[in-house]
Amino acid sequence: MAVTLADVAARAGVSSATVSRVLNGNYPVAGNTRERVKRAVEELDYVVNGQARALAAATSDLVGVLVNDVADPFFGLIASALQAEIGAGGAGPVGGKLAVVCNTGGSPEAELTYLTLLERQRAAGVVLTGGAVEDDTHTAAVAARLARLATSGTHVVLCGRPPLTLPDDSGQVTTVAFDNRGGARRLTEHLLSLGHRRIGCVTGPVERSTTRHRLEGHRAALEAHGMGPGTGEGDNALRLTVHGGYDRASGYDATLELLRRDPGVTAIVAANDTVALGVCAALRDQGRSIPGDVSVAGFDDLPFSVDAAPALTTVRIPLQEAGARAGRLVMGRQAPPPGGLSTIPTELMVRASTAPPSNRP
Amino acid sequence: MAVTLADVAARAGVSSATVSRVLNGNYPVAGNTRERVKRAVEELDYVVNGQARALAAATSDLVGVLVNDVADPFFGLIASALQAEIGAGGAGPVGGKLAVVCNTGGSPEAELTYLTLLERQRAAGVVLTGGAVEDDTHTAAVAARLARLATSGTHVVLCGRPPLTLPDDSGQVTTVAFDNRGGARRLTEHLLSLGHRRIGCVTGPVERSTTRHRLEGHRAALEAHGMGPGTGEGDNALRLTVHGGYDRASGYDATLELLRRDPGVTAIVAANDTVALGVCAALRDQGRSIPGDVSVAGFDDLPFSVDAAPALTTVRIPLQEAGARAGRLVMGRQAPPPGGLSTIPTELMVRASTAPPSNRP
DNA sequence: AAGCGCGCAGAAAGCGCTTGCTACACCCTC
DNA sequence: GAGGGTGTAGCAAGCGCTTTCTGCGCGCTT
Repeated sequence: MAVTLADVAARAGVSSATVSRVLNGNYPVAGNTRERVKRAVEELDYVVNGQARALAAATSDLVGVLVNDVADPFFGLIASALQAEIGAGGAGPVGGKLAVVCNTGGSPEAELTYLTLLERQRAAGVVLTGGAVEDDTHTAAVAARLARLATSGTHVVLCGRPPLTLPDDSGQVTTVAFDNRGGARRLTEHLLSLGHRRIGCVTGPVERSTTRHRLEGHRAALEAHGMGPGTGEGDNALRLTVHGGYDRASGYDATLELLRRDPGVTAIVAANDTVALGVCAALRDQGRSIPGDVSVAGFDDLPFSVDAAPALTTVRIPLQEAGARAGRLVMGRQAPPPGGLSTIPTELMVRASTAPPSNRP
Repeated sequence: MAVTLADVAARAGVSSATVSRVLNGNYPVAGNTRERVKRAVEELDYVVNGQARALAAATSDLVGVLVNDVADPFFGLIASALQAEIGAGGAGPVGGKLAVVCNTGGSPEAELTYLTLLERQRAAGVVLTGGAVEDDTHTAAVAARLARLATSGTHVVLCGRPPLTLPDDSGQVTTVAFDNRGGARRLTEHLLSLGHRRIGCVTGPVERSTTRHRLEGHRAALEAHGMGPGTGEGDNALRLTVHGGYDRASGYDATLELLRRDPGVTAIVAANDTVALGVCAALRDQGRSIPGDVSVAGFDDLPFSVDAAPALTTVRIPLQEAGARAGRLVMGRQAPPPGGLSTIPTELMVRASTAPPSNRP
């Protein structure tokens, strides 16, 4: 049915070995032979069979990218930058790899399933993005899978995920981490320095590493201001932590809950920008002005944050930079950092959604 | 190196054919033999080689999804729904396909390159999403590529793209189209019925089909209101069309240009929601209130639109529904609609960013 | 003039899997 | 008891490519 190497070879009057060599350019072929082959390829509209090539050469054109949610610009931005780095136009012999984007929906099972699928395809590389679910069983299962992938030559990169130490002798995984803790800390410090003391925290799902890190940063800032656990204000802050999902609706609901627990909150830090939008919506619906009555802050600095009303104070994570770096690492185009870990700094972006608390009771 | 079928066969004391049959479950194997094989698979942590399987069985686990920009939620939403439909957990023998998301950046060359790459991989299906670049040469090139794919058994689906008739006898491509024209028309009618007459139009790149369709809908509404070309108001409307990209910055710049051309515009329809955010920002920066001074409308109804300030009036496209349908079609799980074309209706969402024009001069 | 190296092309052995066909029991049936 | 199903398992031939190794013809050295 389809045109094969042999067809091209027959047409050019050479052996299939020669055609293969012309196509791959990795072996000397006489000028006029090469021309003849090229012409035959053109005339027959020949396209190599990637699977056969992969099988014979033990290579792969695929790079897996696991994300929690493609529809979330957080992952979209990473994926986009990553893909630009590994994709067509790349330096590879065949002109780049294809990104297989796998939407796990945050489900540990889906994560493992996709890792198996990628192992089947003998992917050239695998990038896991976004926070990990912190469950020992699951972490171990993922580590085992990654160890096997790494051992069999697949480049494994974690992007925005806590580093993972693999069992003993297996290959390396390299990590591009985000400074979530530092960013969260600076954000809360910003609020504290504005004079806020009753700060609500609408954070992500308990089991996610990202949630934990951001929360740790938040608490570290409080503690540094003498608001650690045991102090009155500190214990109040603990009460003002509500867990939810990384979506707008969670932000909305959590805010209502927060206002119920303490109608006097003057500031709310959200799990991310999307959640912050939900927070803002809930506050508005409750008749509170932002930042007049309550200051609100997000996280990630997604593109829409600057257009929110008011523009969101947030913590910028250079996601494209992170995605690009992950892409270079997974392609082996960039040497892994010492220790296999590089951390992407985060930056506080102060905008209009935060202000000093009003002096009403 | 890696564990192969033969290794498993040896361990289970059977032939590799039997192992293959157990794995695929497509041939009777005696109960205890099956058990033995399964145990051997477990013990050796065997994972089939997808490439070898694909080569031997002439099948593929890959479905290509071409998008203009993964980071844009418009495409993210489609991709996400599509992936849920084709992905792990699906009904296929091996449990679903992998989505290869290809970011074309709107570049025709990248589009062709990716199609070649997908043809190489003998993808089981290909979905092209988003507006097409309307250039005869390019359209013909794409049509030729798709014809070859379709002929060789790859399911080809267009989602949010104008239908394409392939040369003569080749396979079918099925299309899931959006009613951009109708949506745009209803949107402009909404503005007209509010009393607006000087309506600016910040639209997308000239060469894109989506741009053309939305513009046609816009103009049809004007014409139906006696504001066709030749009439004073109609010609003014033509002057008030500015082309730009589908990004926020374009919306910002185009708005400034629009205000220069006619400082008295009372409403602006944007190419999409993202552009609308830029429009809003520019208006605010110019001291115009929304919708007090100028009404603004978007398109697509992306999730953030409801959180914009003010909440955007827009045209909702059920992107997830579209993506899911495209997914089912590309998997062959749903019969193609008669004529190979199904159209997704769009819905006008009236929110706070549009209001009657103020009666100032 | 004999010997060598070199540049290029082909033969053929896989890569790891699927699958059509054959083979062998074993149990019926007449 | 011989012929014929039936139910399982194996053999072996590919799938379309890459790559090692062999081979051939030439021009060059000694």
